[in-house]
Amino acid sequence: MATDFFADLEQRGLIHQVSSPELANVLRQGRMVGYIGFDPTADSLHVGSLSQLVTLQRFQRAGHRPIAVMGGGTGLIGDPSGRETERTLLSEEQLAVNLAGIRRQAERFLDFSGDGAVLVNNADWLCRLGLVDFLRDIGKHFSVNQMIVRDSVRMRLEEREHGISYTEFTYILLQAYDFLELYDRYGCTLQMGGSDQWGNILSGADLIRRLRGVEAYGLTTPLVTRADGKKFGKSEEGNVWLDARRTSPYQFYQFWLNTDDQDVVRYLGTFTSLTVDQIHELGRTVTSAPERRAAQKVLAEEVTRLVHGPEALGRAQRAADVLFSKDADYRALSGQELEEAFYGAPRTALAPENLGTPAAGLVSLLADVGLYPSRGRARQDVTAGGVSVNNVIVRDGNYTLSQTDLLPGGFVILRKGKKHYHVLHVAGQ
RNA sequence: GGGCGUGUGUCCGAGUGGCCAAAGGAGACGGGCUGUAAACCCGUUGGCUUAUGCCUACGAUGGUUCGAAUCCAUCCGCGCCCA
Repeated sequence: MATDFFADLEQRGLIHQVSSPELANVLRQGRMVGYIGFDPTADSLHVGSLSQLVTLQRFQRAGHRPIAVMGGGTGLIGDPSGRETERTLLSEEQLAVNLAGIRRQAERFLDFSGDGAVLVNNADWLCRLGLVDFLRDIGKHFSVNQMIVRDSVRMRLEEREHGISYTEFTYILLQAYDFLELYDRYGCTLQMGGSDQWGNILSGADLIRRLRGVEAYGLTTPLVTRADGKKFGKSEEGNVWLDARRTSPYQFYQFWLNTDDQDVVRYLGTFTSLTVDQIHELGRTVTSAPERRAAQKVLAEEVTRLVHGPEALGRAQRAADVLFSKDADYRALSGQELEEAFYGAPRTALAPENLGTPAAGLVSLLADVGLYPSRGRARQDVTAGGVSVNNVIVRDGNYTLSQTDLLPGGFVILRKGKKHYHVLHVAGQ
């Protein structure tokens, strides 16, 4: 079902800038090859990169050929865009680990079979470049006068404190060269990316035009923002990652479920495959019945399924159902569901022989485990009904944990207030 | 180098000899309300085996006093003015 890629993005409000109005027609005329670059700064992408991954997916579904470029070579340099300080350079070993992790994730979104999607590492060509050749063939086409006017460079030049190294200054040439190389290898004539990439993208398109006499295009999508001005992609625990080992599917689901009313419609357009009509429909429920959070639920469902698959989604939903129901009975959950639901919560091992002894006294444990800074505070809250064990409020300041407090999997869930959890795990259960 | 001023609990800030673990505010935490929201309301907020108890704390050290965050001396940090 080949859709009109450009029109689709436009309807969803996902087009920020386009290098030429011609692009819409070119895209309609036939199969195009386009790429997006990803920074291998960690062994997993986080939700900040998700919109780009989805963009590539839409591109492929619309009948085009997507290339995901891993910045293995540029990752050794670092993009100065949007950064105030010089990047710390990655080691080559770390880079290899990161690339492997990201590759696995990209495979969930794109079909690499046949002459479908392609995933390449720009280190393959960048690392082979000879400095003299590069300066003569590529460097000549870049005007330093133009480069220093760039926001990304200018800001760093004006700030005496941080400055910009020659290495980072050169970054833009390398990204332009990537585009050229992809054109030569795959006939790639479109580069997409976040709006912060606009300058880099245009430089590449220019280079292709000059050296190959071919029109290449650029398209940027708006940065994903939050209505409250905070940075998108952070939860209280920190970055929200696509890797289940870093952010459990349950936490991932919760992240999306907690989307602000003001953002949810936009996010549906950005991250899901729902049609514009379906999204409008959900948008109406946000105003008519905000408490149902129907839009948030669909968003969380769609994105979690996309990233973690239907089974993990099921577990996340089931855990959420139990955990947020009135008088939730944690005993109704399996060990694995508990594990995922409390994945990000700090955890402490408890020796089985301590159960029932003073070493398992609730007030002491609360302090020892770090949930409270002191026993005095812990006792205050316990007595005031602010602490629960396995979701049952315990007011007894002398309460001691015993065998009967263990949940499936040997877990005991301590909770302070509404949202501060600590998991005790008794080994061998 | 000289003069004046200042240094308080997580932060801001009151306190000028006992009634001071120290007003008030912010933040944080707990409770209520609620949509696993925002706003709002109430409570708590140095530590300890919860105690009419002990310990530690008002830049540091030493002193005056029955008693000091408060008075004195020296030192250290910070600010402003003069040179």
